[in-house]
Amino acid sequence: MSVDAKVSTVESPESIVAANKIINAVSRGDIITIHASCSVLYEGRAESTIAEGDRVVMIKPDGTVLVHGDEGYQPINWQASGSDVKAEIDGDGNLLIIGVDSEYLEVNCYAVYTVTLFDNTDKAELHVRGTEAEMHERILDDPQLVESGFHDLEHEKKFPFGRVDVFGYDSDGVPVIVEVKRRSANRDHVHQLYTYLKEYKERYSEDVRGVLVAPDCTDFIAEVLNAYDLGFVPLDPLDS
Amino acid sequence: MSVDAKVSTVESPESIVAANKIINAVSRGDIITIHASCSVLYEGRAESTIAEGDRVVMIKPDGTVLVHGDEGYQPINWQASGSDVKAEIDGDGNLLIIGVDSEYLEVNCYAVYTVTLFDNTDKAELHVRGTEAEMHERILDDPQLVESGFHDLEHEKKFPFGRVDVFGYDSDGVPVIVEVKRRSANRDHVHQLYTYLKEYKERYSEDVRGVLVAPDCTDFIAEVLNAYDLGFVPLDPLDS
DNA sequence: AGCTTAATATCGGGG
DNA sequence: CCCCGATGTTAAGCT
Repeated sequence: MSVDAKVSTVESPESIVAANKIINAVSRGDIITIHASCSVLYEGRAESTIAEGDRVVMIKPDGTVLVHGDEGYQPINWQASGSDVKAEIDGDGNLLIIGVDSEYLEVNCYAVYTVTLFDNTDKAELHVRGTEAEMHERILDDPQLVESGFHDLEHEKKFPFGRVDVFGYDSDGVPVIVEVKRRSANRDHVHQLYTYLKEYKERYSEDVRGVLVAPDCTDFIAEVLNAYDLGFVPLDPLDS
Repeated sequence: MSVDAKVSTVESPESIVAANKIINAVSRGDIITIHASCSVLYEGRAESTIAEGDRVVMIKPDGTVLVHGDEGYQPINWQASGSDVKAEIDGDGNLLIIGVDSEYLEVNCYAVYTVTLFDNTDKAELHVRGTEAEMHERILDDPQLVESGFHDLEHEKKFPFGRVDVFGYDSDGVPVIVEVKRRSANRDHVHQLYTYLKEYKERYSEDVRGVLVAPDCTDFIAEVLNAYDLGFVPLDPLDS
């Protein structure tokens, strides 16, 4: 394999070889992937330890360090981007991977199975559809989605009590506060909308209606909405 | 390298070789790490696409699929645990990694640089210190942390208006609602506590005090707390 | 720098 | 299964 290939892997390297490879790769800005048996120590906003086990360690050029186990979306431990990543050999001859910032992460490798260096290029941008921002846009483009006659919309209108997703007036000229959620409506959402209405009425001594827009809501939440005299409009984030 | 080693890596495999290795490794329950140039399609709660780029793909035995770029804690795309992971060859001879559950994730690999199979064992448990649960325990062990004379504590006491972190009585026998946060106090926390007090007074026609426990709070939040006549007790999640 | 809000949030616990 | 709340939440946008 040529020296300047995109990816180079060493299997079962000596600690000192692994450390040198990592140090060089960090300075080059590679993504580094390490398969190892390691324990992990974290000290920062909280503290954590985990004893030895087989894990995958990933070091990114922005200083992110991830330690992944065999389960779940979340890493067991991590260091946020911006950290200074070092590789050392400790007194027992083990490879230490250390990420230092305002917090401290130490990965103590008792056995290194592989070290892979990835001279990657990624210029592509992620495009996501079905966000709450997109739901806002759709309502602003077509106010009838909320209700017939809804007009004079304002987006992210600031009030002393908070920022309202969409503010406007119904066909009778009554102000309407619209709260948009991309997930199923829950009690917090209802509470947030109710609080807005209450504060609005207190401050402006004017009647106002509230509408919650979300993909769906349970029967229980529907009752709560009803009890508070709030409207609900189903809107699927992905319909368009 | 022996056949039953913990880790086996192939560099620049043909698509069909990569697919077969992945299929076998999935059935064995390995952690699979793939370095590749790929595009990604996601369809589920939202939809997303990202064009070709160099990324690290990780497949876990619980059905988690992660696609990591060169920046940040978060994967570019992922599939939650529980998905059915398949590897196929498409019409162009590219390796497709597909995770199917209620959602759909497709990783289209235009070039596969490495495939690493990790027959891992990890029996260790993560121990975390400095959580909110730990702060609760410390208060229950030593009520004086909140204030002198605080007594008859109840943990996670349920009320019609919500679950109170710690409920008890002050030295004068007045009920006290304690809300605990492991992060700096903010307006939401104050609002939550204030709402509890209000509901409590309305329902039980009895005076009640509120104390917010958090590592710190800004001057602004201190003013808000003061305006609502709420107490504040600084408590560092990591002091003990 | 601080604050606010969204996120394909994830994850765990309780009813 | 739904609901609720914590997370070392992370991340983006705005003041």
